[in-house]
Amino acid sequence: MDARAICLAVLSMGDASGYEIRKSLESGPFGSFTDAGYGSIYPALKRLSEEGMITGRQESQEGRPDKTVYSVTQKGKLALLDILHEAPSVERLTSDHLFRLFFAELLPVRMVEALIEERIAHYRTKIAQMREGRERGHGSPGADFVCGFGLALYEAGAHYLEEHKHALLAAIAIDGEAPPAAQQPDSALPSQAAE
Amino acid sequence: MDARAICLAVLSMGDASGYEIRKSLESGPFGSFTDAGYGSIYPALKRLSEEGMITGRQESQEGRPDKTVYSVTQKGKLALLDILHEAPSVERLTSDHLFRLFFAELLPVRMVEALIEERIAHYRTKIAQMREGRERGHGSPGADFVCGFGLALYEAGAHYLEEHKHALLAAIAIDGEAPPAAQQPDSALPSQAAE
DNA sequence: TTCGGTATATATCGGTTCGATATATTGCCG
DNA sequence: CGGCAATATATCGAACCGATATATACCGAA
Repeated sequence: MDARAICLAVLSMGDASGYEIRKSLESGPFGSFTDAGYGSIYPALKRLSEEGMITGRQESQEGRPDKTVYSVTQKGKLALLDILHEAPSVERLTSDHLFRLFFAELLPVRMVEALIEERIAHYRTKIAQMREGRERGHGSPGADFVCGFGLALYEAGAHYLEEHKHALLAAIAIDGEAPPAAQQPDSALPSQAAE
Repeated sequence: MDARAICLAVLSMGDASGYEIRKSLESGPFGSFTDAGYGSIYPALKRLSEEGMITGRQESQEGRPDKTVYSVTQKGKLALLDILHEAPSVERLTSDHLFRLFFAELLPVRMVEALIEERIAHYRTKIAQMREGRERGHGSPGADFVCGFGLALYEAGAHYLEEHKHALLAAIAIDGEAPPAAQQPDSALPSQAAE
């Protein structure tokens, strides 16, 4: 799933400019499980256009600079179908928050608390937005399914953080008084286990 | 959180070779929320070594090729602490599965079913592994917290998929008989809404 | 003995992406 | 007028991905 696939997917749901594609990734239904920045979107749009998978037209607007709005061609729709039929290969989560929470005992308690609160707030905001969007009307079966899935995960995440926050803070408040001792995972380093 | 931070983090929990770092990301506690391939790990180790944050020593093994095992230096530990104190910036999920499920009505029912089953199996396997690892002994408070968080999310994900699978399959079996009509998200493309 | 496959172990490469930055247009406000 | 924000497009260097390459060691089959 590269930037071209992402652009095709967004455009398959309606015409858009490069800027709008980016905006829809930031706050639309796609953004939860994919992302692409301007640095990828614009070259991708250029290539898709050269390959005849999308066509662009210039549009003037009142009070705003002109924009190029892209439509997906029949060729582009077929290409998107091909992509969807390929075996999925990428499942990846990158989380700076979890990375820091993993080493919570090395951080000040106040900071760990802030990290958790921040994440709870983020989830709760997301949940409210998605709930609102769902009430306004439903999308396709697939979009609904994925939205429901996202809601379920956000709910579970928020709930876990709310329920276990105090236990972690209590544990590191005690641990924080001991010298920082790096704990060793049990099976991640087989050569260590062999020693 | 770049490859250098990841290597420092893994090494802070015990000495390891480049290969072992990669293996620990594939199946250790870190791999759920971060990742790095050989293409990033080896250049990062080289740089960290040049910067005096890690030291490498050659080790011979029986029945296996020699390896270079890296240890983190005091300088490296301080650098990791600095990194942990920086504000978190990256939270990203990329999921080929969800991307395809979003367009479920464009895909054959059998394929959608397989995608979902595959994901359920993956979650259930992960859950079992993590449960097993937890029984064997506990890690640091932070590691336990993050592990519990991961478990909660996997459980929620598996449960949602199991509970809603049939509804989606039923919906697209009906929809699959209509001409594929791209549905338009309601608020993702403000310029469309304006038209 | 040789070959193919697998595991361990390290390294590299071209294409892609990220994140930041730059530029341009338009409007608003002090 | 200048600064700021929003819209809109484009670019750039550093970093990364995914594939590939190479090397060592072992095992089993032909």
